[in-house]
Amino acid sequence: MAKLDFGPIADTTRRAEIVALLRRAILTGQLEPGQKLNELRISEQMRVSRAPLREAMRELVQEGILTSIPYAGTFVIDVTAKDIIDAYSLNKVLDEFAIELAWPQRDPRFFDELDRRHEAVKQATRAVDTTRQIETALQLHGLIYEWADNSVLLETWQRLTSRLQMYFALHQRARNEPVPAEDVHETYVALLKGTDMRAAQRHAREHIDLDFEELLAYARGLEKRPSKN
Amino acid sequence: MAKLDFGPIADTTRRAEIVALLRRAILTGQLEPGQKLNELRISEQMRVSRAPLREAMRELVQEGILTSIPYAGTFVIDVTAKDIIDAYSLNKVLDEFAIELAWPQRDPRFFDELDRRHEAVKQATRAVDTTRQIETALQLHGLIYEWADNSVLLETWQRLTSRLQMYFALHQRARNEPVPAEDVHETYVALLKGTDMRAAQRHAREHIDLDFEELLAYARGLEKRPSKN
DNA sequence: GCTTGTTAGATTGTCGACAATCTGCTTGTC
DNA sequence: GACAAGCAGATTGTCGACAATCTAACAAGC
Repeated sequence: MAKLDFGPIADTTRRAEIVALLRRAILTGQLEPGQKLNELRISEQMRVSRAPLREAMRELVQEGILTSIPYAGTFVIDVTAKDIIDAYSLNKVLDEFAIELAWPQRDPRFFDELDRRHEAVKQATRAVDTTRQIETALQLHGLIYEWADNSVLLETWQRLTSRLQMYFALHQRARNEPVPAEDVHETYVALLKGTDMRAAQRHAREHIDLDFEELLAYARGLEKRPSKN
Repeated sequence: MAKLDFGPIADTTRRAEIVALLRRAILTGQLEPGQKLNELRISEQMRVSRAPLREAMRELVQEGILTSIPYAGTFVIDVTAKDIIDAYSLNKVLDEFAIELAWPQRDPRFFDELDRRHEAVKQATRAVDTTRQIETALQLHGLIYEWADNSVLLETWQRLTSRLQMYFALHQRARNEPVPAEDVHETYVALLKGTDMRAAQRHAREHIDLDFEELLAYARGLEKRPSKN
């Protein structure tokens, strides 16, 4: 008999589904930064009571994409240029560390996944599906973290990724022209396949993914924007 | 009239107080790893309904010190030797980065705080107050993060700190002899006051705080311990 | 005119009760 | 005795209603 390994069973609580729905809405930019989340309205739209909704919001607050002020409300976090710079600079440091840890762990499965995810990015790019393009690019990026075999590092990166994804989504939403982005990951993938770890780390530290400068300019543009109702 | 700057008002929700209570109980080891948190019992003890308690637990789950299994319960996280190694190694990388960022920001207030927190550690050590000793040592350590002026980094470190504090508390609880720990931070403080940033970074990467090896041995000892009720 | 007190409405925080799910025991069958 | 089915108790998940708090609009006083 073939050896089956079953994945974990799906979370069957409303709370978990609400979390997924809200997170997606925020990360794709459907809920804008600063926007207030009205519990009653949302719970009615989702046909759910406020209890699981509130618990879900509590999770997202801790995840760092919502912020809560007692008796005032829960809001999508505001995005400042400094936030983006901070997240991005930390991301580079973590990348360097992740590469160091993952390097000796690379195996055939790693290279397969690398190609698979790279292909997914290229496909999303061809299809001009910007949301998916961001998702797949971050998943490609995340491979080294999954192979680094350090649960705390992986968790940290996933938190960071939430924000980066949100930032990029906002940015691409702002300029509604199709994204240029020919394949910017070619070098990255090649270096991860190679034998020079230092070179890969240097690339991670120096390479600017996905128009970082433009993203920053956009963020500076929406500084101090009033929060909406 | 003197210029006053008021801090933010205290959170006045039950939820916030519950979070603080639970966190403290976990980080000081009063609630042991693997232990289940019975909602009804705790809510009765605290004279609070289950709603705010559950929201508080949701926060701590996201904070990484509780874990939740739907319809089964919420438990204090289990501590494995690997968790400790992972957290510790990431901590070193973050330290190095924090020192780099904080270095040019050092000012008289920084050095004052440095001495103040160092003194607090020494005092806790003299008083043989192990819990406080851990707290103060981590606060001393946290100074560079507060001065690094990178909110994402600070937040990341605080998450990590929760766990480290829990690990050390467990360790010290296990061996109930008074901690040896004469002043192990003298060099660290001196380097942060000096002019050689590289040396400070190297020290952060290489120096082993608070008997790390012994902590690990302890963690290996309680691997696979059954969870309690 | 500007500030301060009051009030109504809306929204968040909390509560107690009910529904869904799990666990362990008992019972019946072979 | 071993095993599966089913039941009872306990616990978590969800609900609807009430209490506490905030906001904004308006009135009163200087």
